[in-house]
Parts: sequence; structure tokens; C-alpha cells
Amino acid sequence: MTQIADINKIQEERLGHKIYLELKKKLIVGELMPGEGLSIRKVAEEYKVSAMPVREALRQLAIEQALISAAKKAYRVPDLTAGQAADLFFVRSILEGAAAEIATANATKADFKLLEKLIVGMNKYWQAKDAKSFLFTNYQFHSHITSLSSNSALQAMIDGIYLRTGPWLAHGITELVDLDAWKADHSGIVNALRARDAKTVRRLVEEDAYWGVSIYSAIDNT
Amino acid sequence: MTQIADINKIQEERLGHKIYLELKKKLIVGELMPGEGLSIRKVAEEYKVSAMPVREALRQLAIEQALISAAKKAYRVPDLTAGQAADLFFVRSILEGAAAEIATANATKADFKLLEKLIVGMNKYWQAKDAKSFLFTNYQFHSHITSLSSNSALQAMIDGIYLRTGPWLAHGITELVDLDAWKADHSGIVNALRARDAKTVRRLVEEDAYWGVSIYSAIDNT
DNA sequence: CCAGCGTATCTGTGATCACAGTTATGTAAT
DNA sequence: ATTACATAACTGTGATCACAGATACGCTGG
Repeated sequence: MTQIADINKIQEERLGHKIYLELKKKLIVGELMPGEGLSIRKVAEEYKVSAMPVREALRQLAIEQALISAAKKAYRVPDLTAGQAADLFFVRSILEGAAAEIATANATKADFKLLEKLIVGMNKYWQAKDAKSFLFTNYQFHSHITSLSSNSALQAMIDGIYLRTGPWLAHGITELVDLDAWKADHSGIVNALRARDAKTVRRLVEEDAYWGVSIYSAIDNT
Repeated sequence: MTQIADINKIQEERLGHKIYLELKKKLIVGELMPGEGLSIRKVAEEYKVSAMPVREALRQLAIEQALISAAKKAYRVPDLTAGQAADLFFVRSILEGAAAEIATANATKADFKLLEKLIVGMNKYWQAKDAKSFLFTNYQFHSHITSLSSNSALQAMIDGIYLRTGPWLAHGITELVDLDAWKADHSGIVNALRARDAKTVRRLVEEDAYWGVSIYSAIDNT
């Protein structure tokens, strides 16, 4: 526990990791659109650092498939095909479902409270048509449940998937899809958690992972 | 398809990626032991390149959790606790089981032939007590089945787990456990594949992911 | 007005240096 | 002989430069 905390502390002190976290949030939230280019020198100037830490951050994102990197060509946000996105959501449903099933036994009253607070937030941002805040709160909701599995390897992998599908979702939400058509009711998940009904939790979480796909499935079948 | 091929080709041309692949294989095969340190300058000298590509390779491995990185301290191979290893094998069983279930429908006669050839190889290396070759062949066997799922995201994640458990397994095999106590019969998997029995394939693959844990469970319960 | 081409500017990559913090070493004092 | 301490050798990190390949732009010719 303290070991992990130390590692995080150290990572926060590394310049490249700070840049990485900044860009990561932008990707999850949809502040960077599919196809958009990222240049080492430009980003370096933006954050007032040298090229070295930025170079490291972009490479890390490329390793995590959150950016595309071709030789001597600018890094850019991937433009996922519907098939690639479906693959990712499939993996997420498997992993997040398993994580949620384990989490059911570990959730405390404080967790229920926090999750319900996040649901309120999501509804608020939904009404306000604030896609960015909505997506981030949605991410926090799922991320918290996953963390209750206390399997850090599992959590990290799920996290990586949100990173990759973030721009894709944001693009769909802000440009292609009517928000009202989207069902994203998480209260059923919290209810099942309260009832300690692990199987139902797993099923609901698995199903929820598929609304991302449904955004495009009606529009794009490539 | 050609896009992916191009990317791979480019990656092969990048110096840092070559170093990465070299070290990756060493980790999977167990040529690098838990706790062992890796220095940028030492590795650079070993491969006759500058520090820059090595630095990139080590950082990538650290990102993939295949190496531990603390500030201003040497990179080193993680020494997993039994709990951490169990977490990884748990995730692997979920992912690899799902992948194998999908793969069942896609496997061709050529695949059966290749898999059986790999089994023969494993038995040979087993007899010869060649742990390194045995582990690599085992990896190839599982990796091939996973690839038949044609879900590259899924495959990459499973690959990452082998990378992280490799040194741990090798350490157990070469130093702690009697080889004869280890059951690792993969012929049942191939038979189920031939019978197109997806559920059985999934179950067998899931079960197989647990022999790694059993190596230590009898020895170390921390 | 448009196509073709050369050039100028952009891109990531590799190499090298400076620096600060860590680890190891060897010496001196008890 | 053992402990304490200074110092030397190591570590990763950040910055900067050189270079080659990719891209974009503008010019020149039709």
C-alpha cells in the first residue's frame, strides 16, 4: 500500500508523467478529437518544458495505443473503426464485469454514497449537455467500482481501454448522436451492489459497456 | 491488414523497439531474473547503441509493468508476491478463456497442425529440462490460439501478462519447483478445438492459466 | 487557371552533455 | 575488527543539437 503510494508520488514528480496525465485526461474527456495531430515541440511549448518530457509522454500514450505513431510522422489521435471500437468494448465488458463481481463483496456504505453522488453529477451534466464533464464523471463511476476489486492489474487494463475509447465516444456524443437516445442509467448497478447480488452486478456492468458501441452501430457499419 | 504490417515494419526499424523486443523475449523466457537490475548505459554498451534507444525501451517495459522504475534508481525486474502473481493469472484466465472461445470457430486444420507441433516441442524441451525453450514454446502455443480470436486488443493485453509473469515462472521452474510435479498437458485443448467445443476450450484454457499459481501456492503463501 | 516541381518548414529519432540524487567503496576513528 | 563517514562511481532525468524523412507551400511553366 505504502509502496504504491510512494511510486505514485515519484511519478508525479517526473515531468514526463505530469504531461502524460494532462494529455490522458484530455483524451478521456474528448478534448482531443480523432485524427488530431500532436507535435512534440508544440506541446512542449504549450506546457513550457523542453521536448524531452513531452517526447516521453507521447511515446507512452502511443504504447498504450492512445495515440498513433508512425516513423517520422506526427503523433495523432487514432480514428477507430467501428470494428476496433467493438473489440475494445468487448474486452472492457469482460474485464469490468469480472472486476465488478469481485467488487460487490468489498463495497462499503461510503462507496454506495460516493457512487450515488456521481450518478447525480452525471444527470446534472447530462441535462446541461456538458459532454466533457459527463464523460469524466462516467469514467469516475466505473473506475471506482473497478478499484474495489483490489486487483490493480485488472484496474490498469480497464483504465487503458477508457483512454482509447474516450476520443471516439466524445466524437460520437458531440457530433453524431442525439444525447436523448442514450441510455446510461447506473442506479441499477448501485442497487444490485447494495443487495450484494454479484451476478446481477456483473451482468449490468457488462451490458453497460455496450452502449458505447450502440452509439455508432446505427450510423456506421464499417 | 497492410496498415498493421506497415506499422510493424516501421517499428522494426526503430532502434528503441528492437532493443525492446530483445529484452521482452529475455523476460518471457526467464533470462532475466526477478530482482535483477538493468542499467541504461550498460545495456546500451551491450547492444552497441547510444543510451537514447535503450532508455526508451526500458521505459516502455516499465510502462507495461515488466520492469520497476523508481526515481534516480536503476530499473529492475519486479519480484512479484504470490498475491500479485495470482491477480495476473486471474486476469489472464478471463481474457485468454474468452479469446479461446472465440478462436474455436476460426481455427483451421493448419492451426491444429501447428499447435500439435508446438506440443511435441514442449514435450521435447520438457524431457531435456530446457526451461527456457519450454517456456517460450508454451508462450507460442497460447499466443497462437489467442491470435485466432482476431481481436488485437485482446491479444496485446494477454501478451503483456506473459511478459510480466515470465521471470516469475522461470524463477519458480529453475529454482523452486520439481518439473515433474507440473501438469501442462495441452493436447486436451487441441482436441476440444477440433471438436469445435468452444465452452470446453474456454474451460480448459482458463484452468491452464492456473498452473502458474500452483507452482508457488504450495511453497509460498504470502 | 491549373498542374508539376523545388524548396522551406515541419516531423520524430539518435547522440551527447550536465546535473542531482542514489549506491557502493574504501578509509579513518573507536 | 567494526562502525561512521567522506568520497567516488553509479543511476535516471532534462536539455540541446544534428540529421533524415515527411509535409506543406509557393513558384514556375504550361
